[in-house]
Amino acid sequence: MLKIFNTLTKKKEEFIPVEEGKAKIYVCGPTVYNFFHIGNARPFITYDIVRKYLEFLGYDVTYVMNLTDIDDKIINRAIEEKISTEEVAEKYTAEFFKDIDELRIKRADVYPKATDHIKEMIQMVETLIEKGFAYESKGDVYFNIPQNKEYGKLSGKILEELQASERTATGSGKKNDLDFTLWKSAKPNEPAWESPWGKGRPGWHLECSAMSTKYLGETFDIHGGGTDLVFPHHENEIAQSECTFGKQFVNYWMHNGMLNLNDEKMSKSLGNFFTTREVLGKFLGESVRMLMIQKHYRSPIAYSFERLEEAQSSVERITSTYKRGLEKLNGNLEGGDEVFAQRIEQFKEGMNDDFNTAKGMSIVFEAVKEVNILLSKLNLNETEKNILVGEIKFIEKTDKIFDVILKKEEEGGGKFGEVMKILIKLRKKLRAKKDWELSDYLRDELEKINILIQDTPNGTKWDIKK
RNA sequence: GGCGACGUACCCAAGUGGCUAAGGGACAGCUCUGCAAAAGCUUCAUGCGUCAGUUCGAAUCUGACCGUCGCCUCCA
Repeated sequence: MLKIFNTLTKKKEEFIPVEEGKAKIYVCGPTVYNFFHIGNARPFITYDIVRKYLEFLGYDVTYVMNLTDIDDKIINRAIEEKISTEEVAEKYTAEFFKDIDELRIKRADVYPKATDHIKEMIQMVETLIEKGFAYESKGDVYFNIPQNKEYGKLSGKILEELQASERTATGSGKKNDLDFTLWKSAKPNEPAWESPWGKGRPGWHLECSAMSTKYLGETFDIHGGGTDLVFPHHENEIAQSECTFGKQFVNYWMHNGMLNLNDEKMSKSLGNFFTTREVLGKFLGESVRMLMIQKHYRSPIAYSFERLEEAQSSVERITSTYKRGLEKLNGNLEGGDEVFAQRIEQFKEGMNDDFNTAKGMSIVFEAVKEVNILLSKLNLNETEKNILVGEIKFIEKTDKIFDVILKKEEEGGGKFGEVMKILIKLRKKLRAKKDWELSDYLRDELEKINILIQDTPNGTKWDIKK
């Protein structure tokens, strides 16, 4: 039985989808105005694993992630780069996809863009005005928070206290300081769309409400994002959606912890960040995944190169074991069903507890250890072989969720591979003559260009290291 | 100030009332190896921030204290 910690109730609850056998997930995606940083990568990886685990459990998953392609940051960026907002969005959307591919994140079913859903957003605003939850003021439309009795239920905020801490309104047309913008009137030279209130653009929170409803329904299962989005972003989404449609918006709210650098949240405004692109220049996407998997998604993670190096070692360990295991079995994975089933049970016990990936991964490493022990034996009897098959199947199966085993084919094809074959043959001859000096020289020189040579009982292997 | 999360070995980290406190990484010794690498074995917390308390029994529950972080403003 899968349990999910629900921010709305602050409890772990059994997951019961709206429609049996189906899971509908919406995750807050990037604002495509720049490269995203490694802290932003956390929710992408977290919910990628949530999604893959639900698929593993047999759910038919619909996964939607928005792309915010119009807001202040994009407008500013367009001015900086002297190109249009569309060009900014297009450019950084392409970069976004490059990075998430490197991170082995499965593509969402839909990546709706805010600018493609202006009509839906305007409709919501009209409904909110009709129902008395919103009002227009000088071309802007605001959500009237005191009209929404349930406001604050997600973040646990109390209206009066929020009002007390709110700074003085800056001469806007708001009735209450806390009211947030649904529709923003256009300033000169800004991108704008026609609306019943004049030219303007949607407020930030609105797109998520409009687009999630369009693709997943008025009530859907899981909405994910970082804890820093709980208030006000998700609180406002709930307010808009529930006031518009008059029903529960989302059943399970999931929030991932922050990635910290030097004990502070990594964020663009603080300037203490590494872009994912930079990190991927030095480390494998699989290592970034490993780093995040080895900690529960709701806890903060302290980011450092040292931690990533550790994660990379873990990735190499599991990859090497898996490959050697397959080789030992000549790729023949017949049998091993009991061992496999046992491991899957242990694994599910961990993962069903609010996606405890750290626990799940520790079971995978128990299997890795078992495989290594078997591999260090010269001959395996039938029982041992059966265990080996079961463990390898288990590692392979869970890797469909974690995706940390290196799958990149060695660039062994073509002329390069042939040259490597010749070099290895040459080294074999040198070693046969016990010419250690030259054979070591060959190995050292290759290592300098990141080609690793390993002599194993089954012959010499080579690999390209990142 | 209000709300919330957390503090487990050298580092990271799971465990939330009861078997020897998972797992990963680093270090050291040994085995294997021409040497490396990889792998195996061994070693690595009588103790889980501190102090009280509840209990037959607590890392796990309660209280106080100390420390760290997040949200309350754009933010993943």
